[in-house]
Amino acid sequence: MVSIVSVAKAAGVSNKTVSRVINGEPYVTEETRERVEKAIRDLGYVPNMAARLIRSNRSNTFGIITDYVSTTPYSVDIVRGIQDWANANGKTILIANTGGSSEREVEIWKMFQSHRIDGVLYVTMYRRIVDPETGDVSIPTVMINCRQQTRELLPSIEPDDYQGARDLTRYLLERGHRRIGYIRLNPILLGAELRLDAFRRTTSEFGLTESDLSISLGMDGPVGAENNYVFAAATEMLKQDDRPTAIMSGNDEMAIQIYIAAMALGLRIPQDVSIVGFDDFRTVTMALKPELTTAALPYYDLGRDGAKWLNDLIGGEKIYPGSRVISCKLVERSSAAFGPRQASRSSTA
Amino acid sequence: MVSIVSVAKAAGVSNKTVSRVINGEPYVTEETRERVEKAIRDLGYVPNMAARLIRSNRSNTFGIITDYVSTTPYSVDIVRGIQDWANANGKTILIANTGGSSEREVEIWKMFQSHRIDGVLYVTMYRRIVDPETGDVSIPTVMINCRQQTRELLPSIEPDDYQGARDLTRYLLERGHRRIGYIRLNPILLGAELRLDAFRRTTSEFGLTESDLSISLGMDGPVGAENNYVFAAATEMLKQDDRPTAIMSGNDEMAIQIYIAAMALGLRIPQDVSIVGFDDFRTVTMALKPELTTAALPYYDLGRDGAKWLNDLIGGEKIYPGSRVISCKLVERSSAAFGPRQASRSSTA
DNA sequence: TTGTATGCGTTATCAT
DNA sequence: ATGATAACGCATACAA
Repeated sequence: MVSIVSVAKAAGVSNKTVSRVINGEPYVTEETRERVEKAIRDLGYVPNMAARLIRSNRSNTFGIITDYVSTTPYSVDIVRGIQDWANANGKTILIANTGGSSEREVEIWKMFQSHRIDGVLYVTMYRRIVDPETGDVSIPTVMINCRQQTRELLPSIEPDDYQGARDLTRYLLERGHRRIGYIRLNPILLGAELRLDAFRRTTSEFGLTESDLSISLGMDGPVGAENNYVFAAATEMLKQDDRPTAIMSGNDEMAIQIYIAAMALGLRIPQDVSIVGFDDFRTVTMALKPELTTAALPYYDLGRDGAKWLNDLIGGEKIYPGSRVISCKLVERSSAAFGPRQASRSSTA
Repeated sequence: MVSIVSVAKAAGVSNKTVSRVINGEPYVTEETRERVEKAIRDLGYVPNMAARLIRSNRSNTFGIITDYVSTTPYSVDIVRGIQDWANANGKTILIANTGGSSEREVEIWKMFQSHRIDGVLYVTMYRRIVDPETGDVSIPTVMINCRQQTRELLPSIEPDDYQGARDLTRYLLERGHRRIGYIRLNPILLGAELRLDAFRRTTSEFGLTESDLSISLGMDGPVGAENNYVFAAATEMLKQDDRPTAIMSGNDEMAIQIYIAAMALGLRIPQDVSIVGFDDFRTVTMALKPELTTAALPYYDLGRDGAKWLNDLIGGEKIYPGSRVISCKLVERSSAAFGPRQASRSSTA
């Protein structure tokens, strides 16, 4: 491999001068600079990061550690957000996944340490509570889409499920719906409770009572092998005489089954039932006809902001508190319409 | 940071002996080995990869370079396959994505080279033809889910779309279907032609003629912003008097719209129409009711085998030819039933 | 403006 | 079986 010395020889200068050119330091004549640059090109020289790191003790590398439950493919946008930020800021990304094994997780932390990683982004594919098994290594870390039980040891950045569900509920309410169904997400997901809670509170603020609501469990059981009650629950819900005029789905995927249930009963969407989802999993939201109104999980932003935050942390900034939340944007498409009685309140927030 | 020398001092041996222990080399007494290991634990020593690389010139690192069109979230399983293999074999993974920019791609190759990466896995999220913009760097490379136009310069490993579509077609044929519809994938995807081709040939082998087939374009246009004709095409197809008794969908996502179209026309699945997909994108295949029979794209295997192959390549093996293909497994669920006239041939392959 | 010497943490070589 | 020492490619301090 061609090193800095060979370049120096070829250009007829010392290695230090080559170093200066590479790092854009001052005090190099334009002429020598050009000679060195030519030598670099001619020899195809590329600096050796490892050698650089060994001196400067700064790897300019972030590690990503994920659990990769293969069933949530869409949250890879988190990783994309991280990578884009890294790319724009000259950082390198090392990636590893635990596959759920905590032994492997310990190994990964060790591996990261042996690469002298500057910081770690700990990301989960589902929003959940976790306690990183760092072994005894300590590296600046930001948690993305998750947080610790023992609160705020590590900074975390998460989507605002509550706000997203609240906006969605208001959206329905403002369109005059007064009987609303809700099909619940798997309770083991952190978002489940938050979303349901937002639904309950918001409907109640608008004066709806428990009897105006129709709430069913859509799924439960372990992630990746859950029991699926969505179709049955939706069918049940929509068969009632005083059926809801709108249904909120725990997420977009579950909305597929609600669509099918509604259609099987001869109901039109959105004329007879309005349906809204959650996540903005575009593969689903765009495939459904009519396209699904939903709240977008800010995955990309989570990744990008997380990387930025980690960088600040590494830089020694301590300004931030322990936990941050990013809002979910309501994406209006055409699966929800005005309810049977026209809006009794103002129509837009 | 604690180095090999401090460990050596603590254990009262030379640095070389510590090195021997770390690397599991022979010629160390059990006793000294234990003493060294204790020192390592006590001091929390972790080897510095950068320093190791600088001597041995082996980074034990693979780079993954992807285009990350955010619309195909499921092919991340390729990356998972790579990572799992890497994890099991002590390799580290560096990851970067081009975002479609070829300038960035050149930078990435440079970056990889400066990290003295052992090999590169070039993966695309859609199966397609690409020519890697390596600049002038040359590192052992395996292409995954794609291949070059200028054929076989680089080894490649791809899913067998043809075989998958052939199996699916046979499956329908063997169940007695003699009028079959096909809704085509976006023609710019490499799989599109292959799948359609398999469909055409296989039906023809079974004696069907062009008039028994009903073929429509489902989508076209650029990836991520395509025109979507699926719903309309399916509706059109199923409204005919001599409508097909089975429809093959270009992929699973498109099947959602076919389901909805069928149900809107009051058709039951699979009693009135059988439907099969392609990809086994589980978010969709499991959400659809009845669950979708499909052919599984072997993403995980693609990644794992690709990594293994790359490793062989790096090890100097030249045994393999330029291109490999991995078969797509038919996943039988409940969206396809026997056609109107019972099977005229044997019922299982 | 440029060069020399030294050190980083590891492995390799050659002794012992 | 173990150790002393060089060497890897680069940056840093300091000298010229």
